[in-house]
Amino acid sequence: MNHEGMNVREIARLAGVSIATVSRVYRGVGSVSPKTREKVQAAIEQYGYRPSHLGEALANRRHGALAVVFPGLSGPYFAELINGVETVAVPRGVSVHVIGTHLRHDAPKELLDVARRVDGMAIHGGTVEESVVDDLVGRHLPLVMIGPDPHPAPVVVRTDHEAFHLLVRHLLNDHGLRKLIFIGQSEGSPDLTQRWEAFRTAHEELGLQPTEPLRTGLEQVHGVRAADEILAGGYDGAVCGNDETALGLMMAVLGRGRKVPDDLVITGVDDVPMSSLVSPGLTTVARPLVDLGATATRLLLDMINGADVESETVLPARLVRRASCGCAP
Amino acid sequence: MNHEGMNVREIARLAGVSIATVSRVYRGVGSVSPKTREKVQAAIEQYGYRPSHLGEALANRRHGALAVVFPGLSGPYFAELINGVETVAVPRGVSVHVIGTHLRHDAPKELLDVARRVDGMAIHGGTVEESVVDDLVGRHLPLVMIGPDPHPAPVVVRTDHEAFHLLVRHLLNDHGLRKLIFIGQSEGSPDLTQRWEAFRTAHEELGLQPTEPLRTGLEQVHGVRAADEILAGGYDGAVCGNDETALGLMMAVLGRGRKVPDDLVITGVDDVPMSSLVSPGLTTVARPLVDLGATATRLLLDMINGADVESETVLPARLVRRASCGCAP
DNA sequence: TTGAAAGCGTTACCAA
DNA sequence: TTGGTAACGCTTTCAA
Repeated sequence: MNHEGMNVREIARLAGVSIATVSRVYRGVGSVSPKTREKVQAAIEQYGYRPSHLGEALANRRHGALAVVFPGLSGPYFAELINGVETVAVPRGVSVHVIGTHLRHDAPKELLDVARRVDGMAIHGGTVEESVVDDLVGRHLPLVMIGPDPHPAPVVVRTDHEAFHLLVRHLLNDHGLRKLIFIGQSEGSPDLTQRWEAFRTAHEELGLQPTEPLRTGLEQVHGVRAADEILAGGYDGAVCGNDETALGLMMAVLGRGRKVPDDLVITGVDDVPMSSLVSPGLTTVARPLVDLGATATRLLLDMINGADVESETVLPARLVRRASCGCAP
Repeated sequence: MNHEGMNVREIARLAGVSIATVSRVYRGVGSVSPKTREKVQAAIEQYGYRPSHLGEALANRRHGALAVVFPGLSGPYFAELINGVETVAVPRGVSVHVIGTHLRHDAPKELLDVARRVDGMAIHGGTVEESVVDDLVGRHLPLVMIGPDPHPAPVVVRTDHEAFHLLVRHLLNDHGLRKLIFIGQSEGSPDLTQRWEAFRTAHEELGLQPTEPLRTGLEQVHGVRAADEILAGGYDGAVCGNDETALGLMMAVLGRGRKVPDDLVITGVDDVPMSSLVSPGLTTVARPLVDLGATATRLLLDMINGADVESETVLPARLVRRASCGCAP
């Protein structure tokens, strides 16, 4: 049963109809007499015919695909975003290219190449150079940024910043902490820059001087690696740029026989599934990651269909107090 | 500067040549006089022309894309595999669809749909039903399985099983542990089934009766969730199906104020980056994940190019002894 | 060295 | 209700 070479013409010949009729039957549009329809259906099923995506796409001048661009692909944060993207894209028959720029040697060039294969792109904030975004916009490729970004991107979806500010105030006011350290690389990451700004502002509002941040990546390993420096620094709290770093740090702190929150308060951002399960539970800012991915995709598909969309969409975020900040478990 | 509608014909007209010449110049093949080449280059650059991937693909009858199918996308395990895939695919100008079947409502149908858009697929063991693999093979779609799989798949890449057997023997013989528990769901995962078999065999070789396994998923959260049951069970060692589960378990055990390896020995499989960084270091079986992804992709591209390839490729794995099993750190 | 023209596998328009 | 045929944007062969 080699059905490799089956195409409309072949099926049309076998069913004794024209290719136009085969196309109509397959896609269920136009009018076809029941008898003809049945004949064609039979041939389609017998040979397992499926139209070539290539021909289809060329005729429609639409790839039926979009790209989602992230810095890396590791960890629950991206997994949840992708989850959100797929919940929207898959039911609509749109396939998704997931791109991690950290793996790419020449990301700009490769992104431009990917751009030729998709109808639109959702780009995570802080992943690509401004010139690349400009080029893409110049080509009229529908574009949505996930998270804040300094680029002149037409459409942005992000979460509310306020909850993070509340978190820092909670640590300073309610727990009376006075030597907090911010953990995360803000250079090149607008998301992290926002958080660092909130960290700074919360301190200044109380007339306090924030400590220099610890610049590091945002994966679990970076939290683990930061442990010794933080424990040696005499801090009373580590405000991590995301949950993964926080969880890595917590693991390393516990592994050294120290207590959380007694020896060190630890907080994160995102509220990934692990955060509510560990002991102590991780105090964090819950962000609707799945919704973030889904919303970005929905907007992107709307743009592709020629609709005008909001230039900024803000999703809510909220402070989640658990035991790692000293609140009762 | 709306360069949206630029196509070969347009460039050809602007450069005063035929579309064949534009194609030749763009791809650097055939013979073109320096003067003509220059003229065409200028037009290409001025308008930022890039050939439509759709036309190109249809003419070549090749998508220039492949799909990699995993159960889920979360965690370093898949990130490393994808990394390996991309190191091979990207330099060859082949783009990659990363598919996580766990997110799909109707995975078989969607996979068949993806199959229309790619030149070949690399499928992780234990992700799709036999009938889907059969269908794909019937369509003559080049296919490589990553990891062992019961399906009659033509080509498989996997890692050596022996090291895991050594690991269990090491715990039983060298550390004298007698109440080990295997953690991981072997149903539906050939990889895990292999490991459970090795666990069982290692016990039987010493005349020991293995404990019933704890059937659970393979992400960090599953390890965290398993902690209470394992600590309550009076086991002296937890042999986890992979590092992520082991790390989750370790985190939870430490979070409850217990010691590793004193109160519980913990081991994993894979040797993801975290495993060498945590304290205590995680004893595990190092598997060349990046190489696994790269090799699968290389074989897949060879198949796509019509080459005959080995039906089974086995990459080495080795026991890595760290502190979590009781070996000196 | 160059160009005209024939595919590649669809969809969609227009007649019949 | 049907079929012929012209796109869609490219590559490639064959002549010139």
